[in-house]
Amino acid sequence: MSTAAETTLSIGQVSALTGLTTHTLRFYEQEGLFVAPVRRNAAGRRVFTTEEVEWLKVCTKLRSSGMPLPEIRRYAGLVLAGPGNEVERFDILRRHEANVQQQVDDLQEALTVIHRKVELYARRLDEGTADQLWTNGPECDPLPDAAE
Amino acid sequence: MSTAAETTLSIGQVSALTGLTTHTLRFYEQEGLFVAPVRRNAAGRRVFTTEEVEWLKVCTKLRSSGMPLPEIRRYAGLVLAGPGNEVERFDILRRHEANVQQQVDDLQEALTVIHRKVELYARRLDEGTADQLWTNGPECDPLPDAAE
DNA sequence: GCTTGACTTCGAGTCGACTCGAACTCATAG
DNA sequence: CTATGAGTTCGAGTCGACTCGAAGTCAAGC
Repeated sequence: MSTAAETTLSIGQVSALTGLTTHTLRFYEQEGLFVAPVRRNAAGRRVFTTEEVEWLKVCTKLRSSGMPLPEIRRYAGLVLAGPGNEVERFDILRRHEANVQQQVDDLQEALTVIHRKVELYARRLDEGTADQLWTNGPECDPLPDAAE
Repeated sequence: MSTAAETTLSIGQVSALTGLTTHTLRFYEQEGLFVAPVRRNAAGRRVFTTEEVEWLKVCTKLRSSGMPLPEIRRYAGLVLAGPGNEVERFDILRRHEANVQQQVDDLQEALTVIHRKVELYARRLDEGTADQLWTNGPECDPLPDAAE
């Protein structure tokens, strides 16, 4: 049922749409990252749908935010298993959300340190006193004991 | 001559202070990440100062924010070479700052996608309609064509 | 009929940043 | 005087996520 106009896509087209190489797409299939078995045509070639492309876009976000392949596999496996395990899926997502938030916080902290040094250099270069940097310690710019 | 009370630290103490293993500290020396040659005592053992510990703390921030070792080596080399190259150092820092900001932005975007899914699951689980998720597409929660 | 190019499978190689283990030396405490 | 434990050097191994290459298949265009 549903719309009969199910556009089918070759691996090359999916590659173009997602930015993942064909090598990577095959690798992902092999790693069990798809939420449904990848179909083949008469000639044994992979046939994808736009839904699979959407899922791959989500995957890409999960990956780029540091979710390991085994965890994505687990999530995909739950979806594949069908309704009834939504709480588990929810849990994976919430955990990952917290994880990403932590990453952002850590990066922000590093950014603060880096930004302070950038500012210091900018000021000293402007004043013409930059050559006095690092005369005694890390660029004369001790970390104010960041709360860690 | 500065303060004569220059505390000297063993590699084990530095490890405890920085959280880097002794293996890693030796590795870092070998990779040329120090801003001054690491000194040795009569017995040939490494002797560190608190300044080196401060630098290592900066290093740790650079690393955790994704600066590759070769780039840190380059920066350390400039400091080691002494005054006169502050503009180059400044450049490295500014570039890295921009890079980290980009990472934060990318993570925030992924976070948005993930958060939307978390919210969706929370709502559906609450409503008791979670079993209708993923009936047609990636969890019935199409990405609203995020500006990429 | 032949070439082209996208596809197939498989296994091996790469990369960065550690991480580990083995075999050794050395200074101090009991 | 020996045992302990921290240090030394060196080279090899690990890990995750690709990435690549080889050898072969297949459908369409000339």
